[in-house]
Amino acid sequence: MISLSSLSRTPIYQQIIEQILAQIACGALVPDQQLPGVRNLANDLGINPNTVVKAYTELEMNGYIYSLQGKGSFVKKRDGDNNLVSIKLEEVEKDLNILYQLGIQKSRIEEILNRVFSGGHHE
Amino acid sequence: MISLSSLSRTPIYQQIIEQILAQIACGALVPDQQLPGVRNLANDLGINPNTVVKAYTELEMNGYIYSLQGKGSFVKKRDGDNNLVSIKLEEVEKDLNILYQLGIQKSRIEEILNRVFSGGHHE
DNA sequence: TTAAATGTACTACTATAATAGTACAGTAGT
DNA sequence: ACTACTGTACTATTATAGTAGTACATTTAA
Repeated sequence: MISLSSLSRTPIYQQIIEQILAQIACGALVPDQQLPGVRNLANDLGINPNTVVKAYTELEMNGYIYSLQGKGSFVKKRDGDNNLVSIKLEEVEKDLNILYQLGIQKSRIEEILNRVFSGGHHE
Repeated sequence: MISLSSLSRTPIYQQIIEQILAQIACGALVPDQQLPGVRNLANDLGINPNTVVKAYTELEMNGYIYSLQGKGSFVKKRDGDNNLVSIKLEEVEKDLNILYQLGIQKSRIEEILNRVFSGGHHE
């Protein structure tokens, strides 16, 4: 369900976050569906439970899941923008500003934008 | 010429890089112009020379400046894409993919793009 | 009440990033 | 040759991020 790449230098907890986000986005995980327990997932991945906790905590702070002590962690219903969207938008804007300062052509960005947003499996 | 914000949690050497890049981009620094020496700049900013070295080294690796031992560091003529541009383009593409996965509307990005690239003081 | 699941909290270890200290080496002018 | 400037190289210190260890608290079902 979730697989780690030890070759990658992106942190374990980040890899978990990204994969869960992807599964929520593509519908593999639906609202109120229970996520694997922190110990189960940690055992499956051969890591420390607290690393999973870190991933879950961040997902919760960003409004993607909710956790109930003693019960488990579950997928949350989306309600408009959440923190992650805001953060990523800010990141993109910051990078675009730098690229603009570096004198890159606007069309270069538009090409990327069109390519990414024609992936097809949305709307 | 360069000012640091100790409030900001972006590293000192990064702040130096960004400000020099900005000055190159806006024409305040022109090709073959000499940059302040590592010790001078370090003294002005009240930091360690090696922190300036780190900034200069990274700028050199990315093709923005060149350094000659005993002579100084100088602004380099641009020749198409360099590492920084490539890196930032990759970062943007990665973030855009995430935003796409999060279900954001393409128009939201286009708004940002238009705003950033209408800053005016370029072309 | 007991047991087994769950999430939580706190501490500790480790690796890496950021900065600083000090010594070295090349260049230019005197 | 000497001096004063330049960048360079290497080591040391410090802060922070990432991960792990261990104990705690809640829920649910037997």
